[in-house]
Amino acid sequence: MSLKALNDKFKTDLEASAADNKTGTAVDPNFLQDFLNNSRLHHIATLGTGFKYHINDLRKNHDGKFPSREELKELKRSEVIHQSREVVMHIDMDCFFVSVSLKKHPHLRGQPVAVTHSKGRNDTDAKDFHSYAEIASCSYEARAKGLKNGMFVGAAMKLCPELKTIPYDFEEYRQTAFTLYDTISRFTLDIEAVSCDELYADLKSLLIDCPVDVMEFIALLRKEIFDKTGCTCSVGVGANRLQARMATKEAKPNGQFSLLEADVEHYMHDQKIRDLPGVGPNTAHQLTLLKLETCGQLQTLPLQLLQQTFGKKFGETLQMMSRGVDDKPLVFEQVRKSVSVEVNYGIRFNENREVHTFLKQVAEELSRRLKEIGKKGKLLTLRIMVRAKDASVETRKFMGHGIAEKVSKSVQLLASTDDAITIHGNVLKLLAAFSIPPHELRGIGVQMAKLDEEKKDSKLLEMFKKVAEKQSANPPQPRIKLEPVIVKKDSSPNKKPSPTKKRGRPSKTATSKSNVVTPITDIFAARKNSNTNVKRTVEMIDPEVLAELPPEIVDEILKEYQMPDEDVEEVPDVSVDEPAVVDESSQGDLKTELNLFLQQDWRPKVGSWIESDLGDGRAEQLEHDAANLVRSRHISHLYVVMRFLHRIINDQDNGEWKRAYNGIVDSVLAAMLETLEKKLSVPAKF
DNA sequence: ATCCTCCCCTAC
DNA sequence: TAAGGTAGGGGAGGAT
Repeated sequence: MSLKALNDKFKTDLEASAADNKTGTAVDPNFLQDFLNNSRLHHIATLGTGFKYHINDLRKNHDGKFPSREELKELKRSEVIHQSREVVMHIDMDCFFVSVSLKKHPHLRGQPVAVTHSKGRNDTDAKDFHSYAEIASCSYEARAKGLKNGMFVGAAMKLCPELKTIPYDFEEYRQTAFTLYDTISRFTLDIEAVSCDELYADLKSLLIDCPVDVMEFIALLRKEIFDKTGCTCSVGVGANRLQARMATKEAKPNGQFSLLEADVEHYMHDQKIRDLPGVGPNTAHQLTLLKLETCGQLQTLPLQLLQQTFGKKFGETLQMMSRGVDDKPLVFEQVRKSVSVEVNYGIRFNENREVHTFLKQVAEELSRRLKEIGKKGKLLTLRIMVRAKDASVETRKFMGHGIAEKVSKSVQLLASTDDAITIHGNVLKLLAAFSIPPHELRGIGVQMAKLDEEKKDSKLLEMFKKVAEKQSANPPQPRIKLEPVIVKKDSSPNKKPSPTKKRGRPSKTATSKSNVVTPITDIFAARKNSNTNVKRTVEMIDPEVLAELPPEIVDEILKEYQMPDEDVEEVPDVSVDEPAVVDESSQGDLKTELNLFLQQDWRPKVGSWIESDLGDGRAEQLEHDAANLVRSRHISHLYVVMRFLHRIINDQDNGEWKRAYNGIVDSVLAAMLETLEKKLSVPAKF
């Protein structure tokens, strides 16, 4: 490379990094949190799931009382006998974000209003104002001019130059939604939350308890909701969720409507197929190709024809819906099936290093969310968006993903995890499999599925089960050739210590510097989609025999079970072009805790601890730190520490410390299983 | 048949 | 500038 070329390169690098600091791309260390804080879709989604699980909680902790049902005694009795009839109610707040925001901007009531990040055209002429900010929600006055949610502000201004914009107020949406749910749950908990502003309720049991006129009850409920939230809602009633939902459309805005059983067929006949729930832009397009527009047309169409175009299940659903039939029951107890973090905005990278750093944050965020709901997962999926071949590098929408291709790849982990480093490492590996130049990335998402069942099985038992499955499913696999990283065999503190007392004094070289191997930076344990070869260090008691035993016995056996001790640890071969899992920055987080082990003089200090009584939480400290050595992949340090502890505790012959050591071993093994997805041998318990 | 992976679609 | 997330249902096509 010529000097000039070098100079130029240096210059553009500088410019690039200067730009990075300014433009708020995903390179910015605060980008992820900043983005999530301001993303309406993120808030909509998380509030929605939040309320689903809020209902779970309320149902679980419910005392059987519904305080608001008292009011219902004032209402007139129903002429209809409801006992046998399904009555489903659908509540939908009217342009929720706008209604909530209008509470703080009352002077804008009655005008075309939109909630958006764009500041509107305060300092610009409506004509040349064009913004690619999206409209999250707009008032009915704005809708009258043809505005729709999701529309760009620029386009909206063309249709409606006098449009007023108001900013988001996410905290207030949350508060208001809580008030909404609180109000309803005083009447019933047979609720399926759809989102922060929309829900279904099964009124059957309420009506058995209080046989009142449904529409009168709903009028009362709507008034109460309005009084408490300051926002109006619309309510539909029907014999199933579909009918209730269709009825809500009739009710909007700020009204209520009951779709009577006798009218259903006739009513559905004239409905547009596009207006059925589950029919989106794509289905609508297919329908126009088939010259289908109304439910009436669907009602008589041969089912086969529909299924040809829309698939077996959806074809059937379409026809059923066109007749007003919907068998899907309301779901009161939600079960989480996946957790994900996705960012398809602001993704602009120059170097792999930046991608890795960003993915680390994404992994940490995912880990945080998993821990928040107390789940671990086994199926990890990376989803990315890549600039389409012919798409321009600059997108129309600022920092948008533009026209992009979506691809995904997943791995089945050997053990469920919620650990950020494990997630990060595997995600990097998945990404590397695509070999996409960093500057072509436009979106990144990571999803964890196959979440834990709430079983209380010990990790070890789960592992046995897994091996049993594997072995009965697959013939025994030939041992895969690996390039081992060798922990140099020395005269053997590590050699199978017998459970009895007699153990030779370990050689001092056990902890000498020359034996410290390069830190193991990468231990992936993934099967199938992963190229990494995994060596199973765990040799099992015949799992089929084990599976026959009663669980308590199995637990007993597992408690006593010791890992086969090995002098040499092998780790999978990691090809050079793959990213190191633990980069400098990811070690940084744990530095404080690891200090003890990384500083030169930890041995005398720990040695003196062990000579005195344990106390002051020193054992706990060691346990914690040792587990963190595993999590940060400081396996070689861990070895040094564990051997030292084992030797010196053995010498002291202090029962308390021996028990403490056993606890440390347990923690270390648990951390290994979780983080490395396998167990490496450590000096045995006492 | 039944599973799995990689999509696509929809809803808020 | 602008903040294009998230979860679930389901299908195609291949592996078992």
